[in-house]
Amino acid sequence: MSGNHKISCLSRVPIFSHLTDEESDQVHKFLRPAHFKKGEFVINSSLSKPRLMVLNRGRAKVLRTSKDGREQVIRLLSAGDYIGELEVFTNKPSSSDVVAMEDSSFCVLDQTHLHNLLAAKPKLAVRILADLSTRIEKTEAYAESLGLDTAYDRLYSLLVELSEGRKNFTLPYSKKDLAARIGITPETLSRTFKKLESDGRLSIDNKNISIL
Amino acid sequence: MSGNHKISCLSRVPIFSHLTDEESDQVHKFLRPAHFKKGEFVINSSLSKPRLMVLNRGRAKVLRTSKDGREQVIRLLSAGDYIGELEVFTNKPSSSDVVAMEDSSFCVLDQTHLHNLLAAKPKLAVRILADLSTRIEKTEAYAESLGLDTAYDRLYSLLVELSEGRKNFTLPYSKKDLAARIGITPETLSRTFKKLESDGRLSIDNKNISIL
DNA sequence: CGGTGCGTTGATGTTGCTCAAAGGATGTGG
DNA sequence: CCACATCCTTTGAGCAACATCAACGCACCG
Repeated sequence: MSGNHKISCLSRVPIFSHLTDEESDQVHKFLRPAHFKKGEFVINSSLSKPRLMVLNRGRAKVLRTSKDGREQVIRLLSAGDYIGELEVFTNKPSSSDVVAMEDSSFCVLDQTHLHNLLAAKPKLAVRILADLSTRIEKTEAYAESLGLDTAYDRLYSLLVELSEGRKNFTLPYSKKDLAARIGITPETLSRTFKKLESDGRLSIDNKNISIL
Repeated sequence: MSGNHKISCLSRVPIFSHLTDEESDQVHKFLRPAHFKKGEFVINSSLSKPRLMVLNRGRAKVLRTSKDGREQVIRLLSAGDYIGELEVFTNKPSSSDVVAMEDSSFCVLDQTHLHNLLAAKPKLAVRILADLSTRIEKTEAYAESLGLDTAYDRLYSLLVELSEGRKNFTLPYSKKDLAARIGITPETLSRTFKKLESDGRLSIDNKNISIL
């Protein structure tokens, strides 16, 4: 049922969510699905043609690797998030890698189709402009936290963000990835969790967390 | 000569640089200049109406401040760079501050005028999309370096970037700002410069730097 | 001149990393 | 379904990188 993939992509993706029925039909024609298994690379840098890839089902991480192999998780993707904007709008390759964290499917929109859409629908461009501006703001806030906050504060902030307001929740990522997300080692993460617990800020059992 | 300001803005700004003469005339009508003295705040967060501000003459820094007053310099602006995209495309306030590092002038384009332009010129939107995508890539690379590299490597990379290929050049910023840019204290910056010198990687006399 | 902010240097403290070891979880092939 | 390998996670001990605090010279500017 590739039709289902297309419909769910359109309804999930904020940048496409305000189209009329007629416009939706038009976008439908250009979308094709792509599936990845847990642990697979989603875009292996410059090997593929420019295209926008919208995460439809699953979870993925965007990461950058240093020469000696250490990883920084730059972004955690959930349904509706997309990748490939640099390639699609500038034809330059990104130096990020994207890895599926569980079996995932994307909706793929090729560069030429996207440009046709943008020419026909100027409002769509403005939606993407808003989206990219928000991404910049978030990435700058992330850089600020890396430069100014301690590991202790960065971890607590990330947990509050992941909790989405709930008091109890389950970590949706491995602790290794959490560590790489806030720029510390797994060892330091483990110790920082203990500090937060002994400070009475949260309690943690395996991956189940309560914020106090 | 406000006319001179407008002309130089149009010619300097990459996103406006491919307009026809007729289109340039059209954009002209909407631009107005704004001047700031060294040390002045350029946008004091949410106090002003949404507008895109293109740096025309001078230099400025985009920074974020922690609760206890420490600053992270997120971006260094030179002619052609612009600010205000978040406000203009999303109507949300940015949590960055912008400070003129010397007497500077900007070309200001108000939100309504920009939106009219975008509706009339879809190609302009694509240029800005390319621009914002590049900004995201750079900001992500910056976050990576903050998370993975040592102060030593971050400083050397920044100096190579500022040198623009020249062997000898003069630091265009205070050392205090350089330190805030790479997320370290001025004391550590001073010591890291000494290390680079004793490693034979560069020589430095006040603000004159030679890369070896 | 007399401030005020910048830059350097030294001494000391803290944060987070490295290295090593071991127990748990997960997945795979037989 | 078990045995084995592999990866994740935790814990400990020692160490490196960077911050903090204090002092002082220096330039710039009123």
